[in-house]
Amino acid sequence: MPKEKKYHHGDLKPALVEAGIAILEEEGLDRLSLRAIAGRVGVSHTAPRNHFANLRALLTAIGTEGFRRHAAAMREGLTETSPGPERLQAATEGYIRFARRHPALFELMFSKHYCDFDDPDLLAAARRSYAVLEEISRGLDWPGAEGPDRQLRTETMLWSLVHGYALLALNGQIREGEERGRMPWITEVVPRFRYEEA
Amino acid sequence: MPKEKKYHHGDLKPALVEAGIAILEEEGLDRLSLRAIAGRVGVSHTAPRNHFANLRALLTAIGTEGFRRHAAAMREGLTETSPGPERLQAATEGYIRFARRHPALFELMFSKHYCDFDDPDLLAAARRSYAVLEEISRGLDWPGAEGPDRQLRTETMLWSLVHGYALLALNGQIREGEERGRMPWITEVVPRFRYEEA
DNA sequence: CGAAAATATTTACATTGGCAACATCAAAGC
DNA sequence: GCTTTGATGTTGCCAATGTAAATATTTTCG
Repeated sequence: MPKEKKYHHGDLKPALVEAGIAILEEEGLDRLSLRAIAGRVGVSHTAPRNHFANLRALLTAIGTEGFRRHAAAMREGLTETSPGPERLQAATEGYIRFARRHPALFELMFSKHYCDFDDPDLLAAARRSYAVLEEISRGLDWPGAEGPDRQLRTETMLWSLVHGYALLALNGQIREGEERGRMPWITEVVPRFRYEEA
Repeated sequence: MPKEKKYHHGDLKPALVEAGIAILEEEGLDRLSLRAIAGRVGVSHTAPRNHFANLRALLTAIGTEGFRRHAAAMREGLTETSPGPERLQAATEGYIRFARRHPALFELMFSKHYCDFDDPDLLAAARRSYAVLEEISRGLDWPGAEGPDRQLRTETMLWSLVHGYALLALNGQIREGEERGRMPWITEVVPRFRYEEA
């Protein structure tokens, strides 16, 4: 039986990140603690200290992995879609879908309360996630698409819109059950913006 | 001297809320604790229990007061402004201004991690805040202003946009110093939407 | 006045993150 | 092969936190 209990774990660092994400999925952000993560992996609560300076560093690593999956979720269905409105819809849907399916992880990712945005790895992962929005906002036409900072303004508009919707939905202000009734889903808002004739 | 130390505070409940807000302003959300709030008022850390069932209830009361001020900030400069684009700008500017000036309180208000949105008082205050956005979104013209759910969709768009921008700015993704440079301020985005000819 | 309710304190306890000292293992040198 | 050294993990401890129970003080009111 390969399930011997060894003194050394062997691959603790990524295991802690995985355990943290698992707790977020199963129990939520409130239940995420250093001791809970360590306990889930089967080590003492001080073992993570050999790989992460403190809890914040571990949470930042969890957030980094979150951004990787977040970017992947947005790119899902984006690769095979030809340029145009469908790409916009696919990416924004991916953004919201990720937030809905992994609410605790999403909340952790975007809160400086948990994540250290000065961390180079986190920053790189977050930028790669932002790059998707940047990409699809290219050529997007809307009332503010004019002037010198057009591209930047368009990115900001799109990011704010999607991010705001996701967070409001997460906090219960926009309930999932009501979204088709009282509250319109994001896909009924975003696609109103059209791309220019290329 | 009227500064006698009495056994009974006399008006502890609102004093706790004020103390909590003061800590948020001066020290931030991380330093907000039941004991810190009680200590600031000058009572033992169990005294709040006579007025609030637990910490969450106290934080909810703080959030409620936050929403009242939030609505007031949006209405600032709105009263004397005639209907039209200036109203849109005044309200959204108030939204962002409040978030920037009171970042910790704002974060607390919109996180279910701290506030209980089932609380009737909080809900009422939050709705009154939302009502301002609802009001100014009436008659707003934009690419999605068509179809049966037009008003609702417009509210959602505007709320998501402003709220998303505020949160991204708070988390450092949009830095205040750069806002006029790399990142456009919200007032350069929102006013692109025009009102219909009435 | 005196009882009851409201309000505040003291003491205790479980959880949490962090630290220091020690234990165990694995890999590198001799 | 043996030892030494560094990496990795554990135990015991501490301060801070929120909650609870028992007690003390003040106010209210019959």
